[in-house]
Parts: sequence; structure tokens; C-alpha cells
Amino acid sequence: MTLQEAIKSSGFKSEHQKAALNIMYVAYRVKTFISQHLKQFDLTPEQYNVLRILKGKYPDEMCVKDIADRLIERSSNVPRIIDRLVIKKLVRRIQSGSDRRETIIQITQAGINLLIAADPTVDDANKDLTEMNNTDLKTLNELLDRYLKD
Amino acid sequence: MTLQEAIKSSGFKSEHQKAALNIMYVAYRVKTFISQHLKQFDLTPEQYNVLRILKGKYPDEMCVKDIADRLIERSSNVPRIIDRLVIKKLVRRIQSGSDRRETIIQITQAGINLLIAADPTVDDANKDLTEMNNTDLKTLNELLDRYLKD
DNA sequence: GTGTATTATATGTATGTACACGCATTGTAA
DNA sequence: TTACAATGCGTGTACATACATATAATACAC
Repeated sequence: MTLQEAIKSSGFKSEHQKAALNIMYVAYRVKTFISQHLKQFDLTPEQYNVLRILKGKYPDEMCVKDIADRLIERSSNVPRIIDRLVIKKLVRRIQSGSDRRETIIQITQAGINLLIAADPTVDDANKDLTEMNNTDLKTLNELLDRYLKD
Repeated sequence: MTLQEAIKSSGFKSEHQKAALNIMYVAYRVKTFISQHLKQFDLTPEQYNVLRILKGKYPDEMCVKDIADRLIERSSNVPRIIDRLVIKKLVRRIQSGSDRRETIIQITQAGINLLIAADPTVDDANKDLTEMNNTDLKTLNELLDRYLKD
């Protein structure tokens, strides 16, 4: 379903306006799709992303700020996402020794195991989203890389 | 800033994965940018979209479902967005006569005036987001239109 | 016409966001 | 050293989301 069909409208003021709406529409669909596939693991996309970042650095330690810097959404709310991961025992909070302002976040073995189970599902979901061939995907990525000014 | 710079990573498993992350990253930046420009009008992007849909049909009447069908996010929460617009006297709720399950939502003159003030700002913001020329924007839109399977 | 399914709207809960702020700690300049 | 600025983390509030559910009204099968 294209943007026009989705919002029952085809009157766009400009390619600029259509592009902005189009990007947000496709992103919404992508996020929803991934979210549905993560549900079986009782993870939200945000929780999954935090876990993925932690596993990527494992066994290196990361503090809250390190995680926030690697998130797509520059969330000021990483502590609350971590709260929920701690409750599920997927990560641990440890007071840093070197800088006592920092909280070190460690992924637990349970967190690693959950990611090992979830990752193939997410990879498959990313591929199932689209039938686009690799050439077109590359072009799309290049255009998206150039879309934002700064 | 490209996706790689933003998330301090360049290791993508595939063009599929990069495209999904890229779309969500650019969408996040677009939404944040528009949101900042709407702040001066005390509107969230969601509230702005609902108002814009109502003005687009004005003076035709719309019920809650009609609005939801035209939103990019297929929100089940249009009633709560309308709650906030009613408090600001930008829209009115009216019980439908033809089908008493429906609630007719009318944009008020204050709502129309606010949109008249806000629309040029949003249009400018859409253009300020990017330096991309119209040819590339068209290509981007075509690729986005083809990205999703269904 | 009656009973049941469907539809339109609203609401409760958990989760997420932006923004503002508070607190403790660290860095730095006088 | 001491005062002040900056940093890292957490939290309060308003707003938004998904999902499940509730309620009322309508549609439909029989």
C-alpha cells in the first residue's frame, strides 16, 4: 500500500511535502511490523535496540550515555527503558568505580540468550518487509543518506 | 548527518537492515524537526495532522473514524487527541443525528485561523529539511512507494 | 421481530517520547 | 582550595502509542 492509498489522498503540495509524509508513513509501517515480530519475545523495539547495543559491545562495559549515543531516537529516557530490562533480568545496573556519576549497564546471560533467539526473527522481518532488490535498496539508502541537510 | 554517523556504527548486516534503520532514522529527524516548528503554535504533530484533515474536508462533517482513516498512524487514540483539541477550543464534538454511534468533529474558526497561521511554517520546514532537488525527491518518493510489499 | 454480530467511540494500562528539573559528581578557573 | 560550570543519571508531567476491553447503536440473519 502506498502513501496515497494509506491516507486516502493524492493532493500533495510538493515533492518536498510528499517525501516528508512518505518517509514517516513507511517508517511507521516498518516499526509496527518489527514490533509485531518482537512481541513473541516480550520486547518492545526500544528494549530490543538497547539490548542489541549492549550485546554489540559485550563484554565491554557501557554506561547509560554510551547507550543513548547509539540509539536512533536520542532518547533522554534510557533510564526508564533500562528499568524494564532490569525487571526482566535482561540487564544489570552497576555503580561505576571510575566516575561515580555513571551507571554501568551489563547485559545478563538471559539477555544474551534472548537476543540470540530474537535476532534471526528480526533479520527475517527486515527482509520480509519488502520485495525490493539490492540495487534499488542501495539507491534508496543513498538517497536517504543525502536527504537530511546537516 | 547520515545514519552511520548518527548511531556511530557502520556495520550493517545487509542493505535490507540498513534501509529499515535508515528509514526510521530519517523519519525520526523529520518528525522532530516539524515538531519543533509546531511548538510556537502549541500543537503536536498529531494534533496538527488531525486539524489539517478536518480543514481539508471543511465544511463537510467528519466523524472520528473518518479522521482515523486519513491519519498516517492508524491510531486507535483519535478520541484522546480530539480531547486536547476540544480543550483548546480548536474543534467541537457533536452527536451525529444519522448514526448515533458517531461523533461528528467540527473544526472551529479558531482552529481554522490557527492552521492558516501554522501551514506556511510547516511547508517551509518541509523544504528546509533537505537540499535535495526535485528529481531526486521524485526518485526517493518512487522508491518509498515501492518499498512496502502490500 | 429477535437475537447476534458488527461498528463507532471511548477508556484503562503499560510503554514510549519531549522537556524541565533535581541531585550528585566531576572538571576547571580564579 | 574554593567557587562555579558541566556532566551523568534519574524523575515529574504532558502527550502519544498499542492493545484489550467496555458501551451503545446499528446491521443483519433467521
